[in-house]
Amino acid sequence: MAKAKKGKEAALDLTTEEKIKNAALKVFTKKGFAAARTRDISEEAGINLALLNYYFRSKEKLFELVMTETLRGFIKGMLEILNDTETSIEEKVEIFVTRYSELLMQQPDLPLFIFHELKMNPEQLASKLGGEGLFKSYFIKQVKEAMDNGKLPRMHPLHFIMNMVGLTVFPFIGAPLLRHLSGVDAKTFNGLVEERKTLIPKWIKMMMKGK
Amino acid sequence: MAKAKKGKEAALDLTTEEKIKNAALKVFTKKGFAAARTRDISEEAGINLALLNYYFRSKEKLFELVMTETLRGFIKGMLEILNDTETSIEEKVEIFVTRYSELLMQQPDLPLFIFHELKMNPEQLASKLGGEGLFKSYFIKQVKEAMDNGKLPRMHPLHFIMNMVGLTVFPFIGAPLLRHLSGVDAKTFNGLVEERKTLIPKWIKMMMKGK
DNA sequence: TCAAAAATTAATCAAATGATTAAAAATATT
DNA sequence: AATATTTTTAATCATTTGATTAATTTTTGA
Repeated sequence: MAKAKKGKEAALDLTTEEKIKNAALKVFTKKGFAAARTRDISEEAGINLALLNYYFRSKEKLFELVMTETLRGFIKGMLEILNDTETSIEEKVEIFVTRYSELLMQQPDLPLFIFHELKMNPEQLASKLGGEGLFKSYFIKQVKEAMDNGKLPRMHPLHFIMNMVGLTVFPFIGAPLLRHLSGVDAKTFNGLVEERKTLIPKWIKMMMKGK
Repeated sequence: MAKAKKGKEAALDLTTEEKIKNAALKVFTKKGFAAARTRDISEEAGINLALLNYYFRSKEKLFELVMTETLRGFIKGMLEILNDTETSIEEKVEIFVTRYSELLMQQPDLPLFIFHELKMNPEQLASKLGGEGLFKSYFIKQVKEAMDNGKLPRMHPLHFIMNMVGLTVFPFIGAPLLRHLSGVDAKTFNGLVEERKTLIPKWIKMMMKGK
């Protein structure tokens, strides 16, 4: 049986399987499923092309695996924030915005990748995803309660989610166009994203004040 | 020389060239450049595959053309709104949000298509795009002036654009995920987007009230 | 140490796909 | 009507690319 090298030098000494998966995520994220060639992935991983199929059977299988793991991680991280019974709505927004802003500054093309592939294959990926729990999260309870108490204007909670996620994520999705139209350089753009970590929570608070 | 059929039955009696371009936009939009096959396009257009190359030389050329036209139209529409000297900031936001919400309800996968392809090929497409004028638009002048007068909190105008566009467009980009996570059906989802036509302008107004 | 199992490689295959070609059909020109 | 030009088609080509195979190397376990 294939034996994983023990985690001595965790970052450097990876299993072939792990090297392939890492490379796959990188290449898929950069090029999208359709444009990514298995040869790109094997090259990025520094392994022979045949090994990819040896370990994962096919490009599709590998993609599905990587994609599912990525999405699961994404949703899990979100649920961790939203299901925290110790934090208020405002705090959850703050935590979400800062955490995901920082994540996305590391991996700026993750959102576009996820949404694009999700569009290409909605049902298949959605099926093996779970995460329907998000709308049974403690956060949603808090929002509904706040609405009952007149603290928030009554509206579909999805609006709240769309606003929070949209304001945070959209700059990364629209970056090429936004930067081209506005003429700002990468450094300035990053500065703006940085600013938004504190701005978005304030904005959301304001939006949700009035009815 | 190729002769365009005169525009008698404009919608039905299209030039072969036009049929191909329409089909191309449809297929590219649905599948993305990489996954779109020239055979898909020729089939969608109801013409022989060879005609595609006869008229447009290559898949790349056809794509570039269709993409450039689409983007130009998009930007042009935006500039029309933003350069109107007769409308206030608030009115511009209203007009933008309603107009583009309606457009996107007709062509929901346009944004994801545009942003994805723009990411794949930022410089090439950006180059033949123009549209840098957006940040010299009358709208930007208005925003800066409002900031000078303390009517708006001082911040980079790009924040304003990102918020307006993001709040409007993100639901369409995130639809598959958002719908899966929230469990709302397509009808409800459309209802929410409809609501947002009036909500977003209000939200923006609120966001921009505070300092 | 040695044989079995697992991992890796180079070479090759087969299907998909963008593009071309040569012939046929349709249209325009005189 | 006759001919030239343009448009369209079917057939084919050449390349790309995901996948397989058979041989080789490495690792494991007795």
